[in-house]
Amino acid sequence: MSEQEEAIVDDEMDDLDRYIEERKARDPEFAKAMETDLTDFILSSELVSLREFLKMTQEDVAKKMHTTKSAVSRWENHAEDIRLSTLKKLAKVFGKKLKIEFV
Amino acid sequence: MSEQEEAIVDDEMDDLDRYIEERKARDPEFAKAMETDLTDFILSSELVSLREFLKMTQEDVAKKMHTTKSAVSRWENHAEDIRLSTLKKLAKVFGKKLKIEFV
DNA sequence: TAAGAAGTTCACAAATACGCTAACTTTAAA
DNA sequence: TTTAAAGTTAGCGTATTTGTGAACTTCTTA
Repeated sequence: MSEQEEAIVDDEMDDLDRYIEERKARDPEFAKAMETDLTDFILSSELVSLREFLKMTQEDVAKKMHTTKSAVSRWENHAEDIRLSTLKKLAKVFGKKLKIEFV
Repeated sequence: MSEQEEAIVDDEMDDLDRYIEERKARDPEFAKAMETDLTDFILSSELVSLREFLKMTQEDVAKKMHTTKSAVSRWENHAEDIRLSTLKKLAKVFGKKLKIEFV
């Protein structure tokens, strides 16, 4: 990416930031949504994405983990409270390693 | 880093790999140790490192989390099974965000 | 549209992390 | 070495996740 293109992106980000700030000011519901922790959303998305990329159903995952599809659905939809050991098992099923960082 | 320096690092990594393979072959105990999941170790280290970097005692962390130093010690020493929500609270105490990846 | 596959939600029992206290060990400073 | 601070471990009750089956909804596909 050229310096010029980067500058354009920066400008777009600034516009986005301005838009967000402006809308947060006039839209309380939006403001609240922006405050929510995105970690859960991202993790849930990643669980679903990985599974679908591997063309697996929730039941496929469930069998590999010796549990049921109900549990898999729960993890994909309520990932906010899941045990680290469970996340590790899921990673293993997907042929991945779990990486945890404080950023 | 220059290309030459990178090449040197690569050579060193190759040497390390060769050493690891050779020692794994002749030393069963070493082989087993190399197979252990490093995630727990890394997470524990990071918890301790972050706390010490911030010059906090386990009791300091405990108070901020409305719990006791016993719990903090447990997380630092038995991080293999901790709730995601607990990890998030810890991150918050350290002024960090939790990042989870499947790599 | 009909039927099966896939996914969601609920409720309950079982497993386990968490909060707490107390006793113990290790570390650090006087 | 002595003493206090810091850290570890064990045990117990509580809170929450997990395993499970069943009923339900949504999505696919013939």
